[in-house]
Amino acid sequence: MPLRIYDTRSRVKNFFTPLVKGKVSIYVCGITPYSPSHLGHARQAISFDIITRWLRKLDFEVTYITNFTDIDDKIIKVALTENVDFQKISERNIENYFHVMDKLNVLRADKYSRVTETIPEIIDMISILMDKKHAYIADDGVYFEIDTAPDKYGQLTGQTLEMVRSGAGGRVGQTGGGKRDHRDFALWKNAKNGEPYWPSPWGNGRPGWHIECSAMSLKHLGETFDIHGGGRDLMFPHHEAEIFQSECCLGREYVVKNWLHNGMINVDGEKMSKSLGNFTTISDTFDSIEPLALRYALLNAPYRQPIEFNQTMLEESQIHYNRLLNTYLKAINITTPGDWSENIFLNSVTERFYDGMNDDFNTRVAFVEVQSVVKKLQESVSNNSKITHISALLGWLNEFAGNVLGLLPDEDKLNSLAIGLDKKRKNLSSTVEKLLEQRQKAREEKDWKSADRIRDELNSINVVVEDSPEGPKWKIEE
RNA sequence: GCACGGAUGGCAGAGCAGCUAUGCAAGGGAUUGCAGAUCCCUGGACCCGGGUGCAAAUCCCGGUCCGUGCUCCA
Repeated sequence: MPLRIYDTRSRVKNFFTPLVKGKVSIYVCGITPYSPSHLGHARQAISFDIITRWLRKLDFEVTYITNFTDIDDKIIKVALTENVDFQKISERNIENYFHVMDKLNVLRADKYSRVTETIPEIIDMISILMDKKHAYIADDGVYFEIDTAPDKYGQLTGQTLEMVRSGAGGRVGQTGGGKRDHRDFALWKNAKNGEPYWPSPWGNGRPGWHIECSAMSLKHLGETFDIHGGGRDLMFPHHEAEIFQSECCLGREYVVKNWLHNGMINVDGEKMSKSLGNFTTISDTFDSIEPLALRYALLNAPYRQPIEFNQTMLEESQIHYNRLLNTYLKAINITTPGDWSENIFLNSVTERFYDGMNDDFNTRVAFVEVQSVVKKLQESVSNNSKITHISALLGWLNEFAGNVLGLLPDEDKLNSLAIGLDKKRKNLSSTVEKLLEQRQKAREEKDWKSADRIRDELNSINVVVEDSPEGPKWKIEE
């Protein structure tokens, strides 16, 4: 089954054909770095990481652009309370973003575009919109006039001008004092006293939120591109506004071919968000779960579904991840990853894996196959199966669990993990062997009390003893 | 209020017309002094009411409940 992708605008899964054969261009709305990244950012980054990894696996030449909104009201606000330059705030949080995303095995995008590096392009775009009479100047900035393109309304969210005109129970009219209509949105905001600014034909100020993404995608990907992504919560008004701006500015329909939106992370059934105060930062989450186990947790549901975040799901994911890694390490101790293409079992596994991933990147289906290979590997190792068989299973995991799903630590880390363990094992070896000898003696005399005491002692230096028919085995657990 | 989604076993979560999803948990068993790890087996579900079909968790209609969006938000 060839690749099918769900498009938010048409609300159906379509067979995917890129604009240019063999190439895929992707733009994903990134974060506003005014505070450390939270789990929602992880979900977004991991979702599109998987999407680009899979497209590359299918041999597409992918250009993946994302951005940082490194100037905005909230950044300014934080900077004011800390009495530092706004750049200090954004830089600090961008650093945090890269730090945690690296740990989560999120591959770097081809470009992290920044608003502060795109000001001229943004001004150009607003100028064109002014020339085409889609925008007007008000006391506090420049606004896009929604009534100049009513037919473009509601392409993503199915709403009409009338629906939104009535507003959301009186919650409108609080922002953008100079608007003629509350549905209009800011393209350029005039700077108030003490705020950072850039000069423009309409005075000193900064870009509005929506225009930046139109300008950045145009700058890096051109007038039309394959995929535009982001969180579900950006559909309205952010992405609707982008459709207005880009299409009106460029005078063309369908600047974006496919709109993809990842689902939210929920806590107690409600969306995790900063305004509700129910968010957890990624760094904090690392206290209770390993980064790659968290990655596992966030890929355990297809990218469009909401994910309920709680302690149980963290624990379960940690268990799954441990099984994968431990089995992998156990096997790699015996042999190296090898060719799997001749293996019948792995061929059918691979087919189901492809079908799952090709069905709108269904990682949950892919996980089932990973689990079955892990199980098979476990079985093969304990049955002393043929080395070529173990090697094939390892090779498959290396490619699909590792390269495609990003669930395995990179080779260097695996090696250092193995070497580190090896070193520790050597250092501890004589002590452990001596104690185990004593314990065996105690066991033969049925002196369970002493035997268990020695086992506890070993546990206290992170050595886990497992009795087996061939005698006791031990391993180091961190 | 309006728009868009969703409702599957104790929990997580696929499937979206016919074939055991899967994992965790539970129960039983193998192994075991105990523990751990591993393996085998078992039970258990498709929100409610209609309809269409030989056949519906899966399609249609009508409810109910939940989430998201309508303000900044991944």
